[in-house]
Amino acid sequence: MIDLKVLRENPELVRQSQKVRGGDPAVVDQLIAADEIRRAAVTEFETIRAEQNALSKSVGAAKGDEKTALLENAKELAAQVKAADAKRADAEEKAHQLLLQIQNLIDPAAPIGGEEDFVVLEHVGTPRDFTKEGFEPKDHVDLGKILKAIDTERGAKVAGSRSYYLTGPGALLEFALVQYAIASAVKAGFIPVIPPVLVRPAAMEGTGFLGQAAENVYHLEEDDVYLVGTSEVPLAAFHMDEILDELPIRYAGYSSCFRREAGTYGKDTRGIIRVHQFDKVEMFSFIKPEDAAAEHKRLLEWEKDFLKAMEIPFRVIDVASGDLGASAIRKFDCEAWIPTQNAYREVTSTSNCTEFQARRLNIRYRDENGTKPVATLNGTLVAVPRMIVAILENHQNADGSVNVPVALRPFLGVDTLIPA
RNA sequence: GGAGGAUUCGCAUAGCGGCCGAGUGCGCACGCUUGGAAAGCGUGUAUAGGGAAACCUAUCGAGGGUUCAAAUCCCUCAUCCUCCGCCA
Repeated sequence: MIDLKVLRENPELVRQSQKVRGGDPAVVDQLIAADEIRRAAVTEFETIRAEQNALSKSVGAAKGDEKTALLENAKELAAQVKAADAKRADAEEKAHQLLLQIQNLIDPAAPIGGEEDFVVLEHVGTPRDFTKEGFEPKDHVDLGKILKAIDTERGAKVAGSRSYYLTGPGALLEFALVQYAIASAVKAGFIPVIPPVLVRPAAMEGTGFLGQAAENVYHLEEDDVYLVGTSEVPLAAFHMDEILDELPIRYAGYSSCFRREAGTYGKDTRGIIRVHQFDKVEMFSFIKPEDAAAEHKRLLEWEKDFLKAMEIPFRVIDVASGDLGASAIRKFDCEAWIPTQNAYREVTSTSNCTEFQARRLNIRYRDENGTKPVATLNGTLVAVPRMIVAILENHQNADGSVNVPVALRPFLGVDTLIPA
């Protein structure tokens, strides 16, 4: 949630932000009105309440007839307090609901527009020219079959569409990617974490995944718990309701991620680009708000380092305002070159959420002037299936074998994956 | 799944329905003391909301209820601990 003070002092800023994000600017004015009603209701309640507290005290001290008389008054007041309290609770709830609908204030540096209006920041590496090399590249599904690394047919048989098995070299590739990711994260100062993937509603709500994104979240009705779509959820909620003493804190969470992928029928139906379950190493930072922008750059650098180590050509895009999640003020995506699609596809993503998530989750830090909400940022280090796609397709040879990136060799134990 | 016990200010604890936003010890901060330190002594030490401010209001795991008045009584829930059963 945003800072109410900003809203009171500069409503136009919030209106503009809502507009470029594709949100509803009218909510801003509804909230301003609701907030005024709220404050009036609070004052009214507190005034009567103070009166009641004072009267109650005198009742305790009084005796006999005097007490009986005071009790009459007190009863009357008690009823008024109850009514005023109900009014206050109602006003607060209404204002809060509106507040939750306001997205984070857009970073003025972010490009304005929809999904197609991203700005390419840079290209790293050069896609291979397979024509020049004299063969037609196979897609990751075919390569996965040849190598006996990916089995989507049995995945569908057992678990339905968008499911898969990683077998043999595919499974080993995952372990190698994860180990390399965790090792480099630890070296960079991250604390490795294996978080729960089943979380209670408060964690899901606090991280903002029960809003517009709710349809993509698996919910286990019987136990009222959610399967997380990213370890961002348990990592952010880790410090819920806490005051942090030392910043920054950086975690690298390794977890399975679950996504319903509702509303993506017909999109990426082949292979393992878009699946219901995958494993991912996610970076998550708690940091002072004034350092958030610099941290965002650092997270991006770590993402780039990983892709460079995988020897994959990619580009970095600055995602446009209308395509940001509600809590991000700015988002950078790294898109890997996928030869058989002749396109760059998102493999990692990093968002600066400033204090937006921390306000909801009540995560603060202390400085000379008291406690303040921290800034939170997240970034993908490696999302396993998409990275496997990129590695197989970019490093394939004419015979269907695949060269293993040098960085992964110590973890995988071989230099080349050979067709079985 | 069953049976008990617990949850109070960073930690440990005290707490009779009104004198309890809450005592004590430890810790922490500042001051005195000292050549310096320790000890000792003194002072202070939660969070949030409203208000220009004085100040007021709320919070004793959470939510309801009883009452003029709840940390204290009642109900529901959550979490932790112990024991029994089952189990990777």
